[in-house]
Amino acid sequence: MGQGSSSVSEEPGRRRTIRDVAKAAGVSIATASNALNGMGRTNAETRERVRRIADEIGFRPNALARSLLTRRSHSIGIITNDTYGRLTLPMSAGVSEALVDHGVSAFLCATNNDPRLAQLHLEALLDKQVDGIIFTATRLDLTPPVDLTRLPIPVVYAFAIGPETAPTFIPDDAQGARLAVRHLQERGYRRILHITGQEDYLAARLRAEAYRDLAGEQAEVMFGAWSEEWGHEAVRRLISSGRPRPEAIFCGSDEIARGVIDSLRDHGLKVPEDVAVVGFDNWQVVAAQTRPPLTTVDMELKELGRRAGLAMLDLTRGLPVAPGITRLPCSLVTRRSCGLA
Amino acid sequence: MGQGSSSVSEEPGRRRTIRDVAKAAGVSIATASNALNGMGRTNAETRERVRRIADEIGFRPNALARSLLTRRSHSIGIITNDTYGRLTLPMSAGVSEALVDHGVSAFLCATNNDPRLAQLHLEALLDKQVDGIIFTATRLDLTPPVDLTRLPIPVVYAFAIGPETAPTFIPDDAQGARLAVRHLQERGYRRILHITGQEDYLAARLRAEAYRDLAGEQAEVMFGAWSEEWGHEAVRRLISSGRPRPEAIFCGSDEIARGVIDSLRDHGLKVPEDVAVVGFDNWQVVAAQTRPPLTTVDMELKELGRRAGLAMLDLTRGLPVAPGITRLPCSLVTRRSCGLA
DNA sequence: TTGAAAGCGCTAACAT
DNA sequence: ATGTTAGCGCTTTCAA
Repeated sequence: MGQGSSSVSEEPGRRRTIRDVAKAAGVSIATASNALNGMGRTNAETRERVRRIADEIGFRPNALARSLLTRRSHSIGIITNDTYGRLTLPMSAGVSEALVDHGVSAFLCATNNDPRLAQLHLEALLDKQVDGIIFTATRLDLTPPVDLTRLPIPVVYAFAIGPETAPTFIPDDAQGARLAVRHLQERGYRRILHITGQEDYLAARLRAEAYRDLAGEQAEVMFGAWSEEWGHEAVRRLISSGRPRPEAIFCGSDEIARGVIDSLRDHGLKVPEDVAVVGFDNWQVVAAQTRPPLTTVDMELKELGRRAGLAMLDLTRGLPVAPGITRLPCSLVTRRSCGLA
Repeated sequence: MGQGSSSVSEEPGRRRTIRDVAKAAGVSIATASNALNGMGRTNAETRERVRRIADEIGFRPNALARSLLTRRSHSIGIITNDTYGRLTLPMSAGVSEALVDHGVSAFLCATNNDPRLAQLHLEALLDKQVDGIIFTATRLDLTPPVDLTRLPIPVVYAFAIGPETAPTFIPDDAQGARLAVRHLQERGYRRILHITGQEDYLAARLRAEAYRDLAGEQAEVMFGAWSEEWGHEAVRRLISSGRPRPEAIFCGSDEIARGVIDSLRDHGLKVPEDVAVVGFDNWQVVAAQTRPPLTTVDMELKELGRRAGLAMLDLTRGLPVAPGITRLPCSLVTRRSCGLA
C-alpha cells in the first residue's frame, strides 16, 4: 500500500526486475506480471499504476527468463556462406525488417563454407534455443556445409534451394530474364545474344532457358565466367568471328555487362545505338557506373529476405506455411543502355 | 543405481535436459552438472560415464537457463548503419571468428540510420541480455542513431569513432596513405597528385594529410565525391587545365581510381607507363577489374572485426581493455597499376 | 481481482 | 565425491 518506500533504487547497477516493480507498486509479482502482459485479468486502475511504475523505474523484462518458460527465444539464426556481403546483407536486412517489430532478433553466422565453422555456429544457435534458422547462400544450388534437415526447429531457405519439405524463397530467374528480353524486344531489338556465367550454376541455366524461349531461332548463349573479363573476351570472340553482330546483348550479370559495354566501346561500337545491353543484379557499384548506366534486372533481395522472415514468423507461431519453392518476381531497373526511357 | 531404465527416450520430441542425463547416469542433477562443467570435483570414473551418456542421448545444455544464472548470455549485438554490406559483412565475419570458439554469437542489427529502428533493435538486444554491443558504420565520423553511452554493458566501436572512454578500432588511414605514397615514391614517381572523396569525411582528411606530409611541395589534393564519376571529372579538369601532368595519382577510393584509370585511357594516357595509379579499399569487384588491375590499400576489415571481437571478449570477462582509439595497420595489395612488382 | 506457489533448466553453496 | 537445497527472473495454474 505505501508507495513512498524508495527502497527501489538500492543497488543502482542492478537491472530492475519484476520484483522491483511489484514491490514499488505494492502488489504481488503475479499481479505485476499480469498487469504488464495479461489482458483483462487485472483491475484497470492497478494495471495503469503498475505500468506507470514499471516505466518510471525503467523496468524491462528479462527475455531470457521469459524464454525459458515460454520456450520461445524470439531469436533466429541466419547461416550464410557469404563473407563478402553483396547478397547476404540486403537479405538479412529484409529479414530483420520483418522481425524486429515482433521483438525477434537474428544471429548472423558467416560460415565461409567451412563445415567445422558451420557446425560450431549451428550448435551455438541450438543451445541458445533459436526459434528457427534461415539458410542463405551465394548461389541457389549450394549444399549447406552442415546438415540442416534433422533439426528440431523450422528451417527456411532464402536464395538457396532446400529440401522439398522446407519453405524456400528464391528470385524468379526465368521471369527476370523474360523481363530483360521482352524489354529489348519491345524496343525493336531483334537479334539478341545472351552472354552469361558458368553453366553449372542453376541460375545461369534458368535464365538462359527463359531467354531461349523468347529469343527465337537466333538464340545463342555464351556461357563463361561470372566476371568482367569474360564480358570482354566474349565480345572479342564475337567480333573476330565475323558473324553479323547482334542488335542487343542480354548479360547474365552486371559484371559481365560491364565488360561487354567496355569492350564494345573499345571496338568502336556505341551502346545503345549500335548494340543495346541489359544486365542482371542491379549491383549499384557496377550498374550505375557503366557508360552508359546499365538497364538491369533487380532480384529484390531485401523483399526476398522479408518474405523469408515473415514465413519464419508464421512457422514459429505454429501457423501453416507452404513448403517448397516460392519464386519471387524480379524487377527491371531502366537506365540508359537500351535507349532512353 | 540401476542404469538400464531406458525411460530416457520418452517424449522423443522434447530436448534432453540435464535431468535426463542425471537419471540415465544414476546420479543427482548436481553431480551431472559438475561432471559436465566442473573440474576435479567429481570422480573421474563418474565423470566419464556422465559425459558418455550425455553424448549418447544427445544432451546439449540450454544456454538460456545457464545464462539466467550466470548473467552472461554469450551473445553480443552488432549495430550497423550499413545495409549494403561492403564494410559490415567482412567486419562481422571477423567479429564472429573471434567469438565463435568461445560460444559467443552475434546479433546483427541493420538500422539503416533510422533512430526508431535503432531504438527497437537496441531494446531487443538489452532485453536479451547481450553481454556487449559493437557499433560499426560506413564512415568513421558517424554519430550512432541511438545513444550508446549510458548502457549497462560495454560498447566497442569498430570502423566508427566512439567516446574517449570506449575502445575504438579503426583502420590507420594515415599509415595506409603513407603506404601508397611511399610505394609510388620508391618506384621513382615524383609528382604525385591525390584525388579523393568528400572533405567532410574524416578518413578523407586523414589520408590527405598523410599524403601532404610525404608528397612535398607539389602536393595537391582534389576533394570531390566518392564516385567513379568524380574520377573521370577530376582527370578531365586536370588535362584541360594544361598543367604538366602528374607522374602518379593516389586515389582516395577504388571507385575513384577506376574512374581515373578509365578517363586516363580515354585521353590516350597509359597506366602505369604514363601515369601510375594507386587506390584505396581493395574492393575486389572494382580493384581487380580495372585495366590494368589496381594496386590499392586494404583496410583489413576482417582483422579489424576480429580485434573488436577480442576486445569485447576481454571486456565481458572483466579484463581491462584500453579505452580510446586503436589504429590498425592497412596493407598494400600490389597489382599492376604502378608498374610490375 | 489478486496472491501463493510451482517450475522452466540450470549452477552453486552447503551439507553429507 | 555426491546429494540437497536454493534461486536466476519470469509466467501460469489454482485458491482465496
